[in-house]
Amino acid sequence: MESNYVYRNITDDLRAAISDGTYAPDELIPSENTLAAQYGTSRVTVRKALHILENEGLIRPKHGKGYFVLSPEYNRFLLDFVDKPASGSSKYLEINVIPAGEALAKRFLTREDTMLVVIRRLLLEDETPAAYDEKFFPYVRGEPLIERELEYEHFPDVFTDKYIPRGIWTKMEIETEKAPQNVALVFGCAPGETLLCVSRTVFSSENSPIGFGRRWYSPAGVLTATSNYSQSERKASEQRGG
Amino acid sequence: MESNYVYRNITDDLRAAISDGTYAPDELIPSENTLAAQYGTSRVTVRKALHILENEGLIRPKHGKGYFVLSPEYNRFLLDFVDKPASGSSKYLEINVIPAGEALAKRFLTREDTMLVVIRRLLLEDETPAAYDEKFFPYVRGEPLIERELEYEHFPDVFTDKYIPRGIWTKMEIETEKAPQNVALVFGCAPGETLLCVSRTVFSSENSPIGFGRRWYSPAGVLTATSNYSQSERKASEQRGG
DNA sequence: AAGTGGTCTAGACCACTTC
DNA sequence: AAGTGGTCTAGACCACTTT
Repeated sequence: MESNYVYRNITDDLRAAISDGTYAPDELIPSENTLAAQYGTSRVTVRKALHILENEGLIRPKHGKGYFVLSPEYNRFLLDFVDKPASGSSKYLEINVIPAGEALAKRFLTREDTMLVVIRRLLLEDETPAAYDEKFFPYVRGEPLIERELEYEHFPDVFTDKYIPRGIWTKMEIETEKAPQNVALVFGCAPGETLLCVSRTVFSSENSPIGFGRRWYSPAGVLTATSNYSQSERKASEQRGG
Repeated sequence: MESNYVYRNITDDLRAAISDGTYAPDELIPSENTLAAQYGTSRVTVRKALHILENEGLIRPKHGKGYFVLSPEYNRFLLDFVDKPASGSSKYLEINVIPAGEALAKRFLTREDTMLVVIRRLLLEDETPAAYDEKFFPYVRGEPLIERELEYEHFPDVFTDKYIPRGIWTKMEIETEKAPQNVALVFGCAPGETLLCVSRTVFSSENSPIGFGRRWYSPAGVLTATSNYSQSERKASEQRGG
């Protein structure tokens, strides 16, 4: 039960005490000095332990006061949206360069004659269509902007390898939408049938839109998400051998 | 530009260097000792800086090797699913205790005569129905299990205040479903119309199901999620004054 | 003034990896 | 053997909060 590592004992004890209500939300846990004395260790080691609990979302330090116990976060979910599914395959329907046109020009805040790359794909599970996916992004030769963001395959002509965008982020909207004719055709359902649809807008670190995608799921399609993302994070990184 | 804190300078410099490709994914950044010498500081301070970057998902240490630069995570999204919306109100349609019945008994892995609490609510935005929500969970007097999990109002008869469950987690399924009659009635649409539906199963820390909920959204309903959850986390905690 | 967390030092020993 | 990260010490000074 007892770990060889002092900090491990501290985190385990405090985690249990918080879990069983010994320290309730908004209460203070013992101070760094108290814990250091209690465990016969240095403040540095105590702080290491407390940092871990802070990252787990259990406590938060307040300068000059102490460490407060936090209430559990219940409404944050981790959604795993893979561009290219691990299981199943994908089939390209179209890769093209087109002028933006009115609707997309609005999304990208550019002119209607801006050239966009369009990629349309069919995602398959067990040989049957699972989702119809399309993406648009500005065609800028040599600028690799969103290749990695959307985890495209490699287009050596368009993208360089060295620069990997960081700070890019995506906003996702999940809603129902009536299937356009080409989508309905793929799923073998009636045009106008209501499908699960996920729209994504990719933003640069300066918050300007640099990519847009939409994905329609087959009538049987499901998206899953899990809560306790900090916990699942911790477990995942342990599995990766962090 | 220069910070008063050594660790801050290190994180800022490395973050920039990783961002501009000086250190590419799968490459090693300079070792702790190298950085300590470079910045004329102690290893402890360097480690503090590197821990921060690790938490941001930029690097990962490998014992005996060094710190590797990670590729950006693009397929993890943070979905904010609030049980009770901040804006708008909610109206209780039904609070009851019922026997589980066949379908729910299966979900909870219990007998069909197990008593369940059922809560049905209508979520309103601007006075118009936005979502129809129902939840089921075992009725156990004095056990507060999922009150907080689902952020119910307080039922002092059922729940105690002291014990706050930790380690509980929720699995969410987002799909389209045909509206049952009572739901369709609420939205003023035809029964059988396809709606956005979110099902949630709440699990105990021992991974047994302890709650189930379903929410139908009005035809205009949208769920949103954002990527770079680690970054948004960081920003959020800064805003909270962490 | 006393207690709290925030930053920082200059060492130490250990475990893992590579040569 | 040499370099790497992982754990740990016994101090120090500073900034914030409360009495």
